[in-house]
Amino acid sequence: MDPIGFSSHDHAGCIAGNLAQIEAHCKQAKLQLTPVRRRALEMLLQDHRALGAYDILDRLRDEGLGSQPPVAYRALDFLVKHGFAHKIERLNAFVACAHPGEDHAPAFLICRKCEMVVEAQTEPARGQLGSSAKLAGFVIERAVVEAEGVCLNCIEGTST
Amino acid sequence: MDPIGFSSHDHAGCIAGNLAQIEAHCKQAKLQLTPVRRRALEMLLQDHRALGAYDILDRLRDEGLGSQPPVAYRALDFLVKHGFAHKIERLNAFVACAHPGEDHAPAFLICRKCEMVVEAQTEPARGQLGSSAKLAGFVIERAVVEAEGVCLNCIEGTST
DNA sequence: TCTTTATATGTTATATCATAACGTTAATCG
DNA sequence: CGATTAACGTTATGATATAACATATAAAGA
Repeated sequence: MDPIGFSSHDHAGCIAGNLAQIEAHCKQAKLQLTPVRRRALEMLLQDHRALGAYDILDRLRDEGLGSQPPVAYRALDFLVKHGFAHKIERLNAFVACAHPGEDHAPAFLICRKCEMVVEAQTEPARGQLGSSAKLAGFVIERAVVEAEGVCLNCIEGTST
Repeated sequence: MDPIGFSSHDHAGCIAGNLAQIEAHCKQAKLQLTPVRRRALEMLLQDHRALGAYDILDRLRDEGLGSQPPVAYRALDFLVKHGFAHKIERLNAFVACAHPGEDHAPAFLICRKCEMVVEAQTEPARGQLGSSAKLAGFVIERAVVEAEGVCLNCIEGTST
């Protein structure tokens, strides 16, 4: 649950762990983690960055796993639908979910220098937004929360 | 400062007031509120809904104020840059700012049924997201906060 | 005022992101 | 096995956005 993405961590383990968990979940829920879907997921897990659908598509194409946009979009739709990945609206791009399986309301920290994306948590119904919504009689079903800024590594590394 | 957009209000006055305030601000800051920019702004003020750049472009074209995409995008860029409008990332569309002139961190309530958009306030640096950011050493510069759901009118009007 | 400079607009072309529609293949189940 | 559903392949197109360069207009200074 920690927003660990910007600091170094056991990345190989992080990938393998998430993948194993997702595989188990798919098996249990009878979801088909097909080769295309699995590779797309692995690409997203590979780095803590957001990849565009066409980035995914290019890599799939290199591997002979599909060459047309719908192939990538369908794989990404599957991953997003089942909570294995999230779309970053600000970037029109996708990241692997950091907490697959857990029911959660994701929020993101996006570094504008290194483009790394870290997943954090929100409670959209609380805070000022929740108050405003309640006041207006608005029922929140989903929230996009994406903070842009500069991560610790990039602050330390340079000026600006 | 109230999230009044979903309830009825003096809309003509709301438009005129915002427009007057923005005109004054432009005059004072020596910003050129040219015909194209002014009309684009008026279109956004017209309803509390998000309009796509091509919606704006179509209307500008009807009025003989420009027919190519860059015309609309440049007008919108101007409005967003100076805080007279905001982009709704989730919709790839734009709304007039509800609080022009005031320095603020906008958040939005988007009704998925009537497509109305209401501007509320956030404090991105606070709450769980702010804590996560602080913990990770991440400096938030800007935040996209967009809640989707159903507004009071649409809840009352129908089932679902 | 005239010239210079900066800002805004017009236009062409193209990049980027996303999906509709339809046919084929493959897995699942009676 | 045959029917049904889900996934994939492919073509075509729609939707969003910007690069680049030419022209026009406004602002600032001589």
